[in-house]
Amino acid sequence: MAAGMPDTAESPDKTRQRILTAAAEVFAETGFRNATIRQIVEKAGANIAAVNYHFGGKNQLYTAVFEQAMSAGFAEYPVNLDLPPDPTPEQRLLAFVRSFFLRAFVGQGCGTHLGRLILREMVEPTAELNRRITDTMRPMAEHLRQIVQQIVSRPLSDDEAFLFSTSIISQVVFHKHCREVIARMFPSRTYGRDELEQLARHVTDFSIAGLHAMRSKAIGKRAP
Amino acid sequence: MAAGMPDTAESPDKTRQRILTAAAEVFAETGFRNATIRQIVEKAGANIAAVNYHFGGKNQLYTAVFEQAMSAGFAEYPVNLDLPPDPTPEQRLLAFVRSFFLRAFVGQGCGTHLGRLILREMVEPTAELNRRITDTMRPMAEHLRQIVQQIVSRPLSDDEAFLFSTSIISQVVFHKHCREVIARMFPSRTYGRDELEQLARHVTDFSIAGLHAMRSKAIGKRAP
Amino acid sequence: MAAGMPDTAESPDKTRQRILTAAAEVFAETGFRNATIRQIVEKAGANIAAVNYHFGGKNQLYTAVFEQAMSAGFAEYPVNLDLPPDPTPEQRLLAFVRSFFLRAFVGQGCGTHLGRLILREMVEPTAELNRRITDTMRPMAEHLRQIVQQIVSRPLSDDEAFLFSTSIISQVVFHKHCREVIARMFPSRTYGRDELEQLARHVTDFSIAGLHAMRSKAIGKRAP
Amino acid sequence: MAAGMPDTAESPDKTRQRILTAAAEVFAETGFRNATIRQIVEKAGANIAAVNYHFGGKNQLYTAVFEQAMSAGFAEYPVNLDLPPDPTPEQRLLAFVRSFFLRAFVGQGCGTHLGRLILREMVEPTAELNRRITDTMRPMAEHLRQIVQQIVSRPLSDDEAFLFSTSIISQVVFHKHCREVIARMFPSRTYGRDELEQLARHVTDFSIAGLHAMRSKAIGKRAP
DNA sequence: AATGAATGAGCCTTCATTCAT
DNA sequence: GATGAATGAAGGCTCATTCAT
Repeated sequence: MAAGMPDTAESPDKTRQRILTAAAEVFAETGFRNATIRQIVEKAGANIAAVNYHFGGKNQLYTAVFEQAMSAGFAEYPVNLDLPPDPTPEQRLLAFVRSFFLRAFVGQGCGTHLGRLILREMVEPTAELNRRITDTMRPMAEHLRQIVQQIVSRPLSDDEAFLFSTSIISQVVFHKHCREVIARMFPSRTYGRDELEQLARHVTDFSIAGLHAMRSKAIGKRAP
Repeated sequence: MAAGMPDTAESPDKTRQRILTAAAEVFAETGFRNATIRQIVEKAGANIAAVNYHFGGKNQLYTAVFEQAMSAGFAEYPVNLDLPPDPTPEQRLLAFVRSFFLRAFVGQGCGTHLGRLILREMVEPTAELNRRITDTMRPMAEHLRQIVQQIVSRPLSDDEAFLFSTSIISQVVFHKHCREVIARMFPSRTYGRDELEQLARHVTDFSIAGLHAMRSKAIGKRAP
Repeated sequence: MAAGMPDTAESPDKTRQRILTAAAEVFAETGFRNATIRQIVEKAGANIAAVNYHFGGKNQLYTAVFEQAMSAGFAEYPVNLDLPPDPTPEQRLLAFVRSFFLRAFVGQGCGTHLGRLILREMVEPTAELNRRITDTMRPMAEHLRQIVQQIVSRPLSDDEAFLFSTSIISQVVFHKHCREVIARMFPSRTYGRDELEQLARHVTDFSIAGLHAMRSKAIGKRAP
Repeated sequence: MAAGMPDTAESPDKTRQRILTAAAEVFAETGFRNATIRQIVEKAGANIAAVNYHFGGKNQLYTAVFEQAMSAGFAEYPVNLDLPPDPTPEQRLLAFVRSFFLRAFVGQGCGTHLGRLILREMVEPTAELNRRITDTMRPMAEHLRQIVQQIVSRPLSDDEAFLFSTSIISQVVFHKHCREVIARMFPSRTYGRDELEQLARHVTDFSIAGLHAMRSKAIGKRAP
């Protein structure tokens, strides 16, 4: 800000941001443990000591990456994406499913990284996972439960809510989780825009049919 | 406890087998990369060189663990578990789903490890993943496709087979993949025997409803 | 000697150079395979990771040592050492032989290491040997062949050039190659400066006599 | 020897001998340090513990190999090979040189191994080298000195004897020592029977010319 | 604010040797 | 007499981190 600033004025906090961007890609691609600091700073065009300087270490860098990816992902594709006013429950479910797919697969940015980062957390949880559950997953689960309840047109027990919600959400996250297997078994699947729309449509239809069948069928409490 | 007393009575099983057992646990728990040979042999009560002697290295040990877990898991819970003669398609689907759940969640042994090992492979593929796809996943996918086709009562396009099969299989693997999240969000879920039966029943019913709804609804080919 | 006192005064030379120097000694003394990185860095007063940091690994360190020894050795004692302008062929041969002896035996530095390093390469070749043949031995062989041709005063067949050149060069390298045997059988031989001059004189005279005798005696082509 | 001997009667000490033969090849080919016991016993078709059982360890096996190769090599090609009665000094020199070449290069057996084993000892001496000097090299050096003295037709000082003898012997051993370099620079050199005869002839002629030139030229004593 | 040099712990692997059969 | 199993030391290398500038 000073008048006599050196010619580094163009990169005030650029190094920090470049590292953050590079780290998001590398962590998403190769995981926390496999990723090396050298790999990240090389991609960011920074010095090897910069990570420790700016973030304090590999762990803290990971946390920073996660938080940025989280906030950016949901900003672009909210759960009520493209919903008309006074939507039907079925429309709300489609929006939920569709926004999830788009967030996870469209573009090269934070959203697609986020899915993979969370997947990594599921396999090898760190302190981040607990934060994401509180911040994001619980609200989403509650949101989905209400949609389901509207579709089934009756109050649901916790058991039923769990079963119905997981039946739906599982069909979405599957494509992210089993990415590597699908790529090998069905190489023609590229998850382009059209394919994602088809996928969202199918998951919604399939699930609505399942839910309707459950309308009159109460599922008993499990033994404690 | 006496000094100089051989402990052979306590370790009748061969070193090779002890290493294999210990390795299955460690690999499932911490993954291939994170697991160290020292950790494994310590748990197995063997010397660090024993792994290279018996298996040739960390990689080959991993392969051996995988194969044992694979064969043991499917030996105990085959895909046609408890099927009556001349089963209906719905019965076959239930057997498929139910055996999957039991294989993945019952007991402390190979089957439960197997699920986590495969999950690890999905997040961080090694050469094993390709083998398991060829050996196991492709046959299972074909098996499931035939069941689905019987239920829908008409031939399916590749697109339809993919969508229907993934809608079903996703509901099963979800509980393994999102294990850590479910444990935190729904701690009462313990995946005991009763719960697994309920789960298998639900997934089958939900899916059959979804499939029946798709009976008359052809899904168009995707644009290339 | 005081605790906490930095010893930078004692090690003004950079770590990289200290490692290079120590490595030359260790490699010359014990050979590439036998030498350990730990041994080298201990001698250099450096950390074990410094070798990988500065050179990339044991192999590359070896290459660096070789190249430094090579260039330093020939810089100090070029093949035309102390030659007058318009030298006679006999003078050129003496310079060739004499410079070889001096390079290989005088001082404690690079030149003396170089001879032993090359000897090691002959017994247990690595990728370096091929490089040294291309870089150094082929040019020297060609140089010697021209001297020999001038002395014999007639063009030489490849066979003759091979025989005459090896008869000369062998008398020089012998003292390096059989160093350990000579030290045991003739302990008074110390290869001091005077002795090296005498040796160079003798080898040159002996060889010139041999070459002169070959002037008129063509050696037939070998059967293929 | 007993009547009731088991059916291993066919291999009374065969294992020991097979190991010895295999070890000679492996040691000559890859050197003492590089050679592994596994490599040797594999080649010999024996168990890995057999070396320690029969010889007591890798070191003792090496000694045993050396002694066998030594005695066998000189039995086949003695220094007076093919000499007529009352030979001239020149004939004796040719026999000396020629037998050396044949011993070192003809056949696949002990003699060719021996040369390489000794070369290894020169680069990295063990206790074996001292034994070979006493047993073999000193007698040969004395033998050569007498031949040289006859050719020069006058008594020689120790200095002269050393210079003349090394000038001759160096031309022979060179082809063994620099084997790897010659194979790369002159791949057409295969050291077949004809080539060895030509080589022996050349070295003898070249050396006799050198010696004759030294007839009248006394070499002064070196300063102590 | 930022960097290149340097560190030390830890990993997988190899190898000669020993042990129990 | 001979063997397969098991051992422990050591080697090269990688990596996150720290230090002095």
